[in-house]
Amino acid sequence: MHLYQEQPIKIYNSLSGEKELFKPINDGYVGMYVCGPTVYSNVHLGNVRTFMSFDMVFRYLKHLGYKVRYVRNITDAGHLENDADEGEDRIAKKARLESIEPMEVVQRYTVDFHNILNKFNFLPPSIEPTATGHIIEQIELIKDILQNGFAYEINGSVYFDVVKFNESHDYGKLSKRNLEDMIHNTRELDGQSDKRNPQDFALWKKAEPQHIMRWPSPWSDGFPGWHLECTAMSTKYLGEHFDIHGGGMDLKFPHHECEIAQNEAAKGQSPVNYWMHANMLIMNGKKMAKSTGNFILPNEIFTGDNANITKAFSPSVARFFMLQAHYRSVLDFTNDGLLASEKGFNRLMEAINHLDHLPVSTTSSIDLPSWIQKCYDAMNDDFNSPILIANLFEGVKYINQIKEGNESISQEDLNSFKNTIHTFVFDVLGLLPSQSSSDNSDDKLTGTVELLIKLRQEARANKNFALSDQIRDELTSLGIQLKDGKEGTTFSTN
RNA sequence: GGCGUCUUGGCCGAGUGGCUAGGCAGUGGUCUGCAAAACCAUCUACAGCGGUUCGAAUCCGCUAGACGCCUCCA
Repeated sequence: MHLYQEQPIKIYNSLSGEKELFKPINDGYVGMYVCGPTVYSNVHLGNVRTFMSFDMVFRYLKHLGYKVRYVRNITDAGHLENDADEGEDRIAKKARLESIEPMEVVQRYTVDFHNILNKFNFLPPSIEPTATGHIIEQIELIKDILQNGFAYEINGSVYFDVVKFNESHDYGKLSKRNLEDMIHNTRELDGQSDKRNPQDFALWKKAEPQHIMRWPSPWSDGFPGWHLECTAMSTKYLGEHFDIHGGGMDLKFPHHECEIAQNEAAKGQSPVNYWMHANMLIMNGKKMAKSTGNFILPNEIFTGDNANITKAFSPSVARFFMLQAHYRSVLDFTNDGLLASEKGFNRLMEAINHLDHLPVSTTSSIDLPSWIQKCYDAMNDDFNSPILIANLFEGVKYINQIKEGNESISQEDLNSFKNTIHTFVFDVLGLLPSQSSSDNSDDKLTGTVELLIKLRQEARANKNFALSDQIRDELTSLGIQLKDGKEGTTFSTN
């Protein structure tokens, strides 16, 4: 008996526009593909939010006992800056600007990407393939599409024939667009393109002489079209038909639409059962943009070195903040929001620390099993992490009530209570426990402050409040806060 | 211009045709030598207008606004 058999989940499928009962193709196994980053600059915070959403999905599916193969690619082949069939490839551009090899650009930002994700406590995907590592597979796919008559070659480049494809298939079914509208609304190109129609997209592009990243192919020395790599890699590692495909909302069109078209054209079947799209992250109510200063790098959150925030926030606080919003909602990244989340997060962590010291009774006064099921219900309902967190705070309330003696809990219930909290907070949400003063690695500081706490206690016992307050206030101004509790005084630093 | 998503209390942010979301802040209280911290309790909602309904913040329409996509950015 697996957990997933008793916890059916519903997923909002972008394709149908409805929440659907999740049923994997192979019982007990889940194949999930998520479009990864193009590594030509530091990872975008919005990108982090998207991957965090799928990290949570991955974690929950695993928790339910599914064997999940999670594939998230790295786009390291340069692609053109626009679909109008002109412009420079972004990695090459960066390489030119910094006078380094394109692969140095790729390496630098791949490392940055992994560093940031590690700080946020992401689980590594099962496979993290690169586009440049799958050129052969992409060329084979192009051959299939050409052979099936849905692409044409011209001047060494190969384009997907959207108009022809649409005659027998439905191009636009994911993004709810129809080709007629698109054709009517397209601005005329300058006639520089080899494409038959503006809606067509490149499968293979012949490289200009100055283009550094290039590979041989039957059509020319060139490079693959952007949409193709995901089709090639998802097919290779998950098959022609798999369970879940995710990505940011902005990839729905054209990228994911094109993926569907490529799969149908090459393999004759729609590749994905459940399409999931994570919504955008905005900042202070507006789109993040470097040009307006309305922008923050993930790392700047941890250092506090950005004008948009007043202090540094730990990765777990930032993670908690993001998971307090549903993945399909637009989330506004603000200093006030972060501050609020930090306090809530700390309260949650304090309560979890108390779990180990709760008094046990012979019976429980709370209905623990139904609370546990409420936590599962939240996640089963399209991975509703905000509701889960609301339930966890209800758990916090229980913990405090038990601590105060207003509620009671049996040993058996306490064990499953602890278990459930740990599962959801650390395994599913992927939060990291905050360091309490007790396991502060800085022993010298801890010893020193504990000495001062002791001296302050003695002063208070002697009613020398001038001294005791002086110790307290001067520590406060150093960023060390004393917390008087029933079981003595603890401290925290910030 | 086209398509789509959204508009909830001081702030963030869920959800639902009739039943308290939650967090932060505020207020009252417990604790304290006084505070802080912690804990307990608690106030303020569902953009506007019209319609469907016994009943809508929840469904439908219109208006206003926001955001996204339509140039590959998640």
